[in-house]
Amino acid sequence: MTQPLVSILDDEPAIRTMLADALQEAGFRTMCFGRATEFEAALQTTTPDVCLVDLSLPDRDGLTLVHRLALEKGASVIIISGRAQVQDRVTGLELGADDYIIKPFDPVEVVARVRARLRRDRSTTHTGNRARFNGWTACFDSYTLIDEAGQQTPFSHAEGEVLRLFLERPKRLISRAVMQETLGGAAGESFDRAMDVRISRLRHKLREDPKNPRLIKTIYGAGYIFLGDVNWT
Amino acid sequence: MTQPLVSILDDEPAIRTMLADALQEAGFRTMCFGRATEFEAALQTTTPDVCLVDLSLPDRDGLTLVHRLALEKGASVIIISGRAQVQDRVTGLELGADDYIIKPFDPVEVVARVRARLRRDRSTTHTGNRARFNGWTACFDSYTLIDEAGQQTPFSHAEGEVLRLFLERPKRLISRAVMQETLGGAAGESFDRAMDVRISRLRHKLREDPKNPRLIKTIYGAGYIFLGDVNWT
DNA sequence: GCCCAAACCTTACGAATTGTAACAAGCTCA
DNA sequence: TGAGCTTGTTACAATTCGTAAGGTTTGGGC
Repeated sequence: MTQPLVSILDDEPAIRTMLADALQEAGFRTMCFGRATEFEAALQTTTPDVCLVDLSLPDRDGLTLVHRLALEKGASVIIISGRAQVQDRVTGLELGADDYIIKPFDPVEVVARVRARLRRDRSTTHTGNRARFNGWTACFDSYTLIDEAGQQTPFSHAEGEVLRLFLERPKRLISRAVMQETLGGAAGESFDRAMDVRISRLRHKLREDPKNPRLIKTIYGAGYIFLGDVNWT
Repeated sequence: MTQPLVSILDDEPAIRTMLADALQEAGFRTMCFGRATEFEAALQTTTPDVCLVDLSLPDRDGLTLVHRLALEKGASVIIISGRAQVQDRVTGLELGADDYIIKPFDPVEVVARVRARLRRDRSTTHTGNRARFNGWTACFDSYTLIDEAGQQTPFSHAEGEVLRLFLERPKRLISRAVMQETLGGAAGESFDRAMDVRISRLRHKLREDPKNPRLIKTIYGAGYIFLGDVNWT
C-alpha cells in the first residue's frame, strides 16, 4: 500500500508548510493549496485520503466545499479554523466534517487526528488484524496461527486474548495483575491458575520447548515477557 | 433500524446525566456507567455504536480500556477528559480513540461529534437492499445469495434477519442478547437454541467450513462476530 | 550443598456453551 | 388435501475453558 495522501487547503502559506512538514515527517504524502479553485481542480485527478480544510478562504465559502467533499467524494474531512465558537464547530461537523481543529494548533495533534481518521477508514475496508513475529503469523480474523511452512493452527478466543496482549507489548514485562485485569477476571485465589493454563496452552501451540521457552518467558514472582519481533500489518 | 446506542462512562453523575439528556434529546438511546467494571459487564451483552469514555476512572486505567474497545470491539470511541495537554490527546488518539473532547465541554458539540462518528460508520454500512462481501452478494429484495460464479441460493426470512444484522454491524461483537432482541424473541431457556440453528443454517448456505468458519465467528460465552468487508449498494 | 515453601507448569476432568442432524408443527399454494 | 417449504424444538455430539490435583522449578535460608 502506498502512503496515504493528505490534502491541505489553507490560505496562509506558513500554516501550509507547517502542516505539510509534520505530515511528511509522519510518513504521509501531501498536497498543498491556497485557494479553493486550485483544490477543486486537483480533485478532478486525485482523491486524497484525508483533507485538511481551512474555512476562511479568499475565493469561496469553505463550508459548502466541505459539504460537497464529504458528500460526493466520501473523503475524510478535517476542518482547521480560527473560528472557535461552539456554533461554528457544530455547523462544520453537521455539514459533513469528521473533525474540527481550532487554531492555533499543535501539528503533532493534527497528525494524530489524521491517523485516527485513516485508521477508521482502513478498518472498515481492510482486514488488517494480523501480526508477524519470528516466523509465525497470527491472524486475529480467522483466529489462526500460521508457521513458516504455512501450516495453520487455530487458537481459541481465550488464547487470542493472551496472545494479543503479548503482541501489543512485546519485550516488556507484563505482570500477572495486569493480565488478570485485561483478561477480564476478578483476581481470585485459585483463579489465577486459569491464567497459567491459558499460557500453557498458548505455548503448546507456539511449539515452545518447555525447558527453554524462546517466546513467552516467565519472570519468577513477577510475570511474563514476550520476546519476539512483532510486526503488525 | 433502531436508534443508535451511545454508552457513557464517567464517574461524575452530573456529567453523565448532562450527556445522556443531550443525547436522548437528539434521538439516541443511552446507557450510563460510573465504573469501568460495570461498563465492561454490559459490553458482554450489548454493543454500543459509540462510546463516550472519561479517562480518569476510579477503578481502572481508561486508556487500556479504550485500546481494547477500539481494537477488539471495533466501536467508535470518543474520549472525554479533563486532561488538556497535547500529549494526552495524542496518546489517546494513538491508542485507538476516534476523537478527544476536553472538559468543560458543550453538550451540543458532543452530540455533533457523536453524529459525525455515526455518519462515518453508517456511510459504509448504510442500508440499501443489497450488500457485497467477500465474493458474495446478498440481495434482500429477492432473498438471494449469489456467489462469485453467479450461482444463486435463496435464503429465508429468518436467515435474512440474522444475515442483515451481521451485515449492518460487521467486525463487531454481536452478543446473544442483542440477537435475541433483534430477532424478536424474549430470552427464554430452550429458545436460545433457535438462534444457533438459524446461524448454523446460514453458515451452511455461506459454505462455511464448520471447523474453521471464515465469516461468522463464534466468541465462546459472548456472541458472534461477522468478519467480512461489507459494501451496501 | 541441602531443604523447603512458594511459584509455576501440565494433565485430566467436567460444567457450561455451542453445533447440527432429525423430527414436528405450521404455513403456502396448487 | 397434500407436497413442499420454513422454522422451532429436541437430542446428542463437539468444543471451550476453568478447576483441581499432582509434578516441577525457583530462590532463599541454613
